[in-house]
Amino acid sequence: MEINSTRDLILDSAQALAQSRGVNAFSYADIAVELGVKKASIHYHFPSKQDLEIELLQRYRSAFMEELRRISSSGSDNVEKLEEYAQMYANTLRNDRICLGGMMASDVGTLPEQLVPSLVYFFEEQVEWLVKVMDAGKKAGELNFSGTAEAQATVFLASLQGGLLMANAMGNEEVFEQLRKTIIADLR
Amino acid sequence: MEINSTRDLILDSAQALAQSRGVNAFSYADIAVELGVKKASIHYHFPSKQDLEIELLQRYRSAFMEELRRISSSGSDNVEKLEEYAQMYANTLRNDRICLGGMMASDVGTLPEQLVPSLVYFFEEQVEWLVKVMDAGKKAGELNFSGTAEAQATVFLASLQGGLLMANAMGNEEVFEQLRKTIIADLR
DNA sequence: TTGACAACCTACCAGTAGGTAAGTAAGCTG
DNA sequence: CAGCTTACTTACCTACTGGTAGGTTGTCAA
Repeated sequence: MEINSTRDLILDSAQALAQSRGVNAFSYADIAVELGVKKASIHYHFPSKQDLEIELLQRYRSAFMEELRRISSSGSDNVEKLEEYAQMYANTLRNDRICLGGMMASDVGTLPEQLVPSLVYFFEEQVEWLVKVMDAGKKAGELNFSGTAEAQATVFLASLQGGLLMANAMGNEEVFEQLRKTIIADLR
Repeated sequence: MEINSTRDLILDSAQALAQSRGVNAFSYADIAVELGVKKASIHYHFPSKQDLEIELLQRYRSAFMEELRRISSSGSDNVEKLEEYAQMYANTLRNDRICLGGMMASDVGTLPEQLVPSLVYFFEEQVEWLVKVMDAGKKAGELNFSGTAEAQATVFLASLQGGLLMANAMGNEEVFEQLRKTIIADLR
């Protein structure tokens, strides 16, 4: 189990392509060329593209959750936690990518059915985490918002997803930076 | 120039497919089958798929702007105008579609270069319109927000785009309804 | 009535998509 | 060292992609 096994390299390459071009806009041939292996080798690790797509989301989801746990257990206050969360999205944008969850959401009509529950759960996990931070922040007097934390968390997540999409399409990082500052300022 | 010319039917079909599946996930063959014509007929009206994509966005953009002008000249106050704007997105979702602008934004890496400026302008137009409504609403005492109207307009638009994406992927209209109410309540 | 044109059609094409069958080379295991 | 497994390869397949050449049909103006 090497750290840079072909299997992992395939996932890395596929993820980069999926996040920058879309799930339906890359092929096994694209990955094969990038890695200098043959298409059939990729089919060896991921018999069908659906298998690859499913594993792609699974890996993304667990890596994302690990980041959230890291932020949770950092000593930061709740405003800082939201800032760190939003910063993750900014980093994605800086690599000319959007969130894999957001990209798959836009392609959901063409994705394997088994993948959809995972995708739904991805968004639910995000909202759940944000709700915890927001409720704690409100209790601590660090945050101030009306309505439920769940409603605010959904809006927060949707803003980031939509902001990523727009800023990426417009080729304008500043659009996202402005959005990032605004949605946090609005919660104080 | 009939009202239901083949040319328009092609655009209608292509738009429905693009908004539900994605720009890279439909083919001339799909449209041909749906309309009961041959692929070559579609190439007659739109020689290349890029031509079709460009015209698709152009038409969407001008239809959208017409709606905005309609809302602008309705007697509604500025809160109602934002509600009507958000309602347009809700209607899209009810047809199992997302915004064509949002969909194209997610596929921007694979779209013809000539299309991108149009897409950028689409988002700018939306923000511009929202800024006007928000500034007027603030002046009239109907709306209350901190920061610039432009920042709030960007967040508002991004929320709707992201919310559409998420609610569609989750197959849960209620997610969007909650978001819709929240972002308007937050501006009062 | 004729000629031009619009709006289709049939019949192709090359390239690429995802996918498979069968083989090979290296390493591990008893 | 025999046998099995892992990680690939070569060589192929079918279906479908966007796209083109050239023909047919109906309409309409001169």
